[in-house]
Amino acid sequence: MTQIAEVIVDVPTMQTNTPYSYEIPPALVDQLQPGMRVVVPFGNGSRKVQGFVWQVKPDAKPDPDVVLKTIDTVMDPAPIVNAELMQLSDWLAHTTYAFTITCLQTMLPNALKAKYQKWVSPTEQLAANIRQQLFGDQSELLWDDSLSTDTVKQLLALNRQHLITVRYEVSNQSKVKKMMMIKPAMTVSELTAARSSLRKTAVKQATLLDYLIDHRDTISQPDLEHQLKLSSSSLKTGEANGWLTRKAVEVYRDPFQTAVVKTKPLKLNPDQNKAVSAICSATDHEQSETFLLEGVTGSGKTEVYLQAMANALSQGKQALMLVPEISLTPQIVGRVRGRFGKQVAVLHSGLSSGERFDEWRRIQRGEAQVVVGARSAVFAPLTHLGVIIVDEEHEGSYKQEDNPRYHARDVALWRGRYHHCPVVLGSATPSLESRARAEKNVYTRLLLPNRVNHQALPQVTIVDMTEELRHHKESNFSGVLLQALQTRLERGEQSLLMLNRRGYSSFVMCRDCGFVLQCPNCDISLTLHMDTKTMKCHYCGHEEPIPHVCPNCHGHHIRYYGTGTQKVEQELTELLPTARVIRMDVDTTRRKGAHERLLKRFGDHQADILLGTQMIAKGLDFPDVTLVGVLNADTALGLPDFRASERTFQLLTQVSGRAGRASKPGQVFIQTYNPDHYAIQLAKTQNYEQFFGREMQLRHRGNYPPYYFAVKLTVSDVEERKAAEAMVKIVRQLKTILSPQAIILGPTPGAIARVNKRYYYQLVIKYKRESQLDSALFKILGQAQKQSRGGLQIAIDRNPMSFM
DNA sequence: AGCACGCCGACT
DNA sequence: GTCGGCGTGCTC
Repeated sequence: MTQIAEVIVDVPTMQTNTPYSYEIPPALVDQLQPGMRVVVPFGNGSRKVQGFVWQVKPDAKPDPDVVLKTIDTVMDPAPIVNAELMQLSDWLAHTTYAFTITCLQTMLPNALKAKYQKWVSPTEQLAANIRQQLFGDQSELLWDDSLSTDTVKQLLALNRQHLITVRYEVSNQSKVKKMMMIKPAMTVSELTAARSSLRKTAVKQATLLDYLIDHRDTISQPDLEHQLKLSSSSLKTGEANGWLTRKAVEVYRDPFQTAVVKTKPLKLNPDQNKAVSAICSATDHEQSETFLLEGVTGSGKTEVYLQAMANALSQGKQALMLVPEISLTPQIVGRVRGRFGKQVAVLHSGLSSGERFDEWRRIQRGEAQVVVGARSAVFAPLTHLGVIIVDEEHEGSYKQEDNPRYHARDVALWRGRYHHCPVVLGSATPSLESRARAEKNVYTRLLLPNRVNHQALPQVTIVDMTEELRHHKESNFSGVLLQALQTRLERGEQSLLMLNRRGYSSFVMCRDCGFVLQCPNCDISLTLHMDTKTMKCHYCGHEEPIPHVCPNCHGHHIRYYGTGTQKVEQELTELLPTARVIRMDVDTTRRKGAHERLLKRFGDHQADILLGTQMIAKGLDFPDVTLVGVLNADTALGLPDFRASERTFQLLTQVSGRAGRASKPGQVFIQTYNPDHYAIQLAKTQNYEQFFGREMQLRHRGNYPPYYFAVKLTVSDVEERKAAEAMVKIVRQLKTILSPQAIILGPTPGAIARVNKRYYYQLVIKYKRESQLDSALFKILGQAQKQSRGGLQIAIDRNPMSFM
């Protein structure tokens, strides 16, 4: 009996965002399963695209109107997307307004994305001279972007005349790493005989034979070459002579560079104990309960995670732990690996695509029982989840900023429900959304109020910089902070200095006419980068030399303003010439592994001061750091965003926790121009509860989340008028379906009106219940697709992290 | 997305 | 008269 396969094709458009039916060729009947990738013909030409089998069903009653095409080939021997993840991709597509195909691809490692190639070959009828000109001696020509427009024109014409044929190739990007394994193929006596019949000059072969005589087990070719200082040719000779066999074996790329020390579970304090047993009980009873684990820095949250995970493993289940990308330092991974060893797979952006693919395959094959990773690790194909941990659940990096715009925490909760397992959201400063749900008993609140060693919280001093400015010359360092740094230097202790970069950068301005160098593509000032001696745009990457003469008035009084980490570093070396400083920012951590190397150097006491941006606030645990300085606490406060206070409070609380984690007491200085702001005052005492109460009042008054839901809609176009017009139309359309209770903010031009030559307009809808909103937004997306040829782009972000 | 079809301006 | 420019519509 013939079968039909419903296939989601790799054509990310609104119109094709639906399964297409294909006939299953006889050879594949009863072989093909949902979740396998296939190659299918799609469209007018004979173009081939990749697709995912969505459903297999018997050919019930064929619709005479549509003639089905037949599936070309299968790309996988077994499904690469399991039933759970298929369901999840469907849910994701609906909740994030994304295409199903985009969701499927997001869940898989990049190595599994299709690679498309178009090949042309001559027919018999093609004139010999043209054939020679186009193809030379080759039988096929790759048709890609590298061809000249003239050649493309010529090919198109020839194709119309059927003088050439086009072949579409769909292939895997994935590469399975293979390694040659060497094994002796002769007995010792045979090898000894071969050894004695060698010519005297065959030194290399003699060493090889000696080795084979002494070592009878398998060894990898690179290892052997290294050990015996041989080249591969000697081994090939050995193979030809029948001394040994070489066999290519599939191996995993190993992303772990360092070995870890095995650790044992630590003794828990009563609070930790309570938390662990609550989570374990949910795992044991297969309850999809959500826990909000609230614990100040140093209260031992990680140990709670580890023991909850160990319990899941002991039940024959698996554990997934998400951590924010930025804190995915060897410190955290090391602790998990120290406890669970080889069962751990790691997924984060620092891996190469091959390493990522290999870790993913280990999980897929059930060879890893524990997965630690950043945002996208939430899609790890674990099949028997016993517990899911979301560490630092308030972190903004859990939200993906492009399609599908999902929040890893939401996906984690969905998977928890699917697997009937607990989800643990951990934080010292929970997001207001989560804390509010705990208040309503949607989540179970678990508290770790004490630091494990009963250390006192660091002593926090707020430094009023307006006051400082009056007494001293303009500087990034207040007198008290400088004094404290000096003391640490004398005592041989370490300090962390954080520069809050959000909404802040250094730029150049002409002192005579006030001219500020702008990006030609974006409406934003260029940022000064001393290391490359250039001015860069942080939005589009535009780069140009630093001007010495004002381009506007041709004056010579060009001056640097603002504070970049480089400038602070410079001032620091002038003020404290003996201090050894490590600077950590986007510039110094761009190269792979640079982040880890810098932290290791600091951990090894090769520096006194670690100066950095937000990235130093999280997950660091250096016992000799006794001073933390925040140079500019309030740059984020000035931003017109409802989460500005929350972010500031979280950041300050977190960075303060970095001081004095061991036996030595810590001290924190927060420099600010808003010393009385509640976010800063409450961060000083680490009073999360009071902050929560205060902030919730403000959110309630302003009709902000978590009291209201929000959707952000962004429209962009190279022509400002088109973007504005499209937005006006959208607003009109939305107003007809929205209830009077919904609140529309905007439309407003984007915070940076123009980015990369495109103009942005945006709109935020705040609402409580709008039954028609979803369908209206999908309709808007569909309409926008038609205009997308004109360059119009539209993005819909449900539950945006910011309104900017 | 990418391919074909279809309708208008500048060439042999 | 055609060649080829790109605006439109569709893809099982």
